[in-house]
Amino acid sequence: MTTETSEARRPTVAVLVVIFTVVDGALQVLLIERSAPPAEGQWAIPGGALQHGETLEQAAVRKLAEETGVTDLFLEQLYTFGDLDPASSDGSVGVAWFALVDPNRVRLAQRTAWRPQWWDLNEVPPLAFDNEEVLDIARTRLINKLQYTDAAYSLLPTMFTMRELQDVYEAILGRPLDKRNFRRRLLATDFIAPTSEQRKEGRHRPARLYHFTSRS
Amino acid sequence: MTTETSEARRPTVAVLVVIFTVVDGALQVLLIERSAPPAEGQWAIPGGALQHGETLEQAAVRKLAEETGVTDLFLEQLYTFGDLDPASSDGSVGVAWFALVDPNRVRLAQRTAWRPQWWDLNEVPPLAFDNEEVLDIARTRLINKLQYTDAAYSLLPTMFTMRELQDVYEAILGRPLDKRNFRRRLLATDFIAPTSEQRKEGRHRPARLYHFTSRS
DNA sequence: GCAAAAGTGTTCGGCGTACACCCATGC
DNA sequence: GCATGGGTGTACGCCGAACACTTTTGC
Repeated sequence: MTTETSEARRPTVAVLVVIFTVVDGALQVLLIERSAPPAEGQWAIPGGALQHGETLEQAAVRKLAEETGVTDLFLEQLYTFGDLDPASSDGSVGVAWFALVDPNRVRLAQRTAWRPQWWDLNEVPPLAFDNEEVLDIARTRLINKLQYTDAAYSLLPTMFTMRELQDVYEAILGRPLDKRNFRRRLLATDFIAPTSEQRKEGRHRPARLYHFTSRS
Repeated sequence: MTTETSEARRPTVAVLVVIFTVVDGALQVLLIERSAPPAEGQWAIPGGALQHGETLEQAAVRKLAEETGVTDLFLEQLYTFGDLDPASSDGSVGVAWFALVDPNRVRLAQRTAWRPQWWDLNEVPPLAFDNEEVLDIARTRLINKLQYTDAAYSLLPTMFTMRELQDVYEAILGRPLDKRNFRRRLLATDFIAPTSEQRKEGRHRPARLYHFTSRS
């Protein structure tokens, strides 16, 4: 760093983690209820101050694990906000990340205070600070990532049907997709490949199972 | 911010500004020579600590103005690095930005120490800290931005010829482009529009001048 | 009239999109 | 045998890429 100037400021640095999941065809985000000032009683994106010796990414991974019990999933830096808490006199810098988790692997932290809870993205309550903006940026980024990466691997179990995959895409994009076009496009990417297994359920033809090639 | 945890760290927060320009068909980046520890004598991306009461963006704007005298140009946040200066005991957080400037509007700071200087992107010297990584990310982002935004407005005077615009694109993308396809594609975007003016130079047909519609 | 850069159209392949029917199974 | 979701093929429009000649000017 090129610290040419004196008069440096020592703001607090925190990470925020926007955690998305898709359940029953609905895109959801994990929020916590603040049970201490500032913004007591309001809902907010989970986050916390950097601890000693931690890198930014380590802090984000830790936060994600604390809230969901999940590790080793899609996690990417989003944006850094310099003015999330205007009340803070010496300023605060919030490094926002976003993560995608498979709802089946999640065990939410069972706290009474700061109780974490999933919210449908279309029904989020008013949020503390400028967390709405953070959420908007995260959602936009998620939509873009989905188009040209295999980010969805992180929202599904290792094996899944085409229908399950399409449900995830439709939930995130917020619109229905054509089944035939979807299959063709996804198979053309090499993100996924068919397995030799099938899943039978209900009185209809069994569905072939696929897996992400980036995993095993 | 959701400061749930104690043991908070107070790292220094700095901004880095990767300043690009295109001169004579070459993509160049502004570097400064560090004349004080840490990393004395090495070249680095210009930056400095956040000053009191400043937002991150204000600090980036200030840095850009200090180094180039230029304001009101393309400036966008890039990425935040948590470990740029491993020597720093309490950690340091560097918020990197990238900027595009028109070489004709620039007046480089005339310092003897920290003397700023343009470097061809293919000939940058070894850099302090992990600044090579920052530069790589900035270059990748620049290439992407160019594809679907009018970011190039910031690298050219208000009026310019198609050839000048194409030179900028070729310098950034690092490959030659087809003149006819380039004109068609750019005019289709609505980023630029023809003016009624021409520029004569040399013994050949005069070139029509264009301008970015986002400016004036 | 010639050198030099500006300006202009067409063809082709790939990709996203729209769209409807047969298949395998359980009951 | 029928209800239920799984699975498949074709046609079209758009866009990016390849490619060569004419126009306008200064000397």
